[in-house]
Amino acid sequence: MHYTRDNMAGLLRSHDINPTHQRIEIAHALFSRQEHLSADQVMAIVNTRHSETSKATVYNTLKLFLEKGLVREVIVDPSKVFFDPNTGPHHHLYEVDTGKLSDIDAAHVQISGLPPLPPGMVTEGIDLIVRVRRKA
Amino acid sequence: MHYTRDNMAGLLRSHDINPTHQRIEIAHALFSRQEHLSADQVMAIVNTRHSETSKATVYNTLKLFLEKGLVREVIVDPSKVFFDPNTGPHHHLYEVDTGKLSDIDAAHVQISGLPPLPPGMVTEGIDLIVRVRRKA
DNA sequence: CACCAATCTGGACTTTGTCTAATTTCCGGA
DNA sequence: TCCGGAAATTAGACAAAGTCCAGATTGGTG
Repeated sequence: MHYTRDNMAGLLRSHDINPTHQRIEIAHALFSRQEHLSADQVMAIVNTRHSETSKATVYNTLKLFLEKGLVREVIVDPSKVFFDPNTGPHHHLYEVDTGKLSDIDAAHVQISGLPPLPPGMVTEGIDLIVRVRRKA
Repeated sequence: MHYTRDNMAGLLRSHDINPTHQRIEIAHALFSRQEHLSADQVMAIVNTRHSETSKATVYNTLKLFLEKGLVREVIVDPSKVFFDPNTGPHHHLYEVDTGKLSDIDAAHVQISGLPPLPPGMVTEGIDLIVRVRRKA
C-alpha cells in the first residue's frame, strides 16, 4: 500500500475529517514514514520547501487526528510528545540515550495480575514502555 | 517509620548525598507525603512560609535525587514530570481527567512475551501505565 | 581565621504548546 | 456566477516547564 496524498484524503474522510490541503500534508508526513514524529518534526517536514502550514495548524490538526483516532499519542520524553500513526495494539521501546522510539507488537505480550480498577472507572489505554540504554 | 528531617539527613547520606538544608526540605516534602509531586508542587511546599529555596535548586536537587536513585521519574503527562519517592517495583494508574496518579504494586503483575532486546542494549526500566477515565 | 570547593540564587533565556482575533477558503443556494 | 456564512488557517502574543549562568553564600578543614 502506497501512502499517496490521494489515499490520505480517503483515509481522512473515513475518519470523519474534512480533508484539507494542510491536513493531507500532515497525514502524509506521518503515514508515508510510518514513524513516531513530534509536532516539531511534523512542522519541519511539512514546511521543507516553502513555509505553508502554521504552527497553530500543526498543533490543531494533530489534536484533531488524536480525537478522531487516526493517530496515537506517545508520552516517553518529558520534553515532547510523539505522534504514532500505528493505532494497532502495540507497545514501545525507547532508547534513552538516542531518543529513538520503536514499536513492540502486542500480539505475544501478556500482561496479567493487574488489580481491578477503582469503581466507576474505565480503561482508556495501557501503555507499556521498555526503556533501554546502550551497554556501557 | 516517621519521616522526620533528621531521618532525611540519614537517608540522604546513605545515598551519598550531602544533606544540606534545602535538600532535607525537599526530601521531607516528598517522603513525608509518600506522593507523586511535580517540581512545581515541591517548590510550593518548600516555600510555604517564607521563600527559602530557588527554582534552580529545586530542579537541581530533584535531578540529583534521580541520579542517586532516591526517587523515580514518572512521565505520564506531557506538561509536567512527577517525582516518585517509591523506588520499589511498581506500576502506575493515571486518572486522565483529574490528573491523579497512584501506585500499582508490581508483586502480582506479570509481563511476559516481550521480544529480546536489540543487541548491546540493557534495560533501564519498564514503565507500565494504566490510563483510566471516569465512566460517562 | 582563611581558604576552597560545593552549593545556592535571581533572573534571563529556551522550548513546547496554547490562545485569539483577523483573514482566507470552501461550499451550497439564489 | 455571485453571495454569505461556516470551517479552517494564520501570525504572533502569550504561558508554563525547565535550563543555564555568573555571582554570592555556605561549610568544612588546615
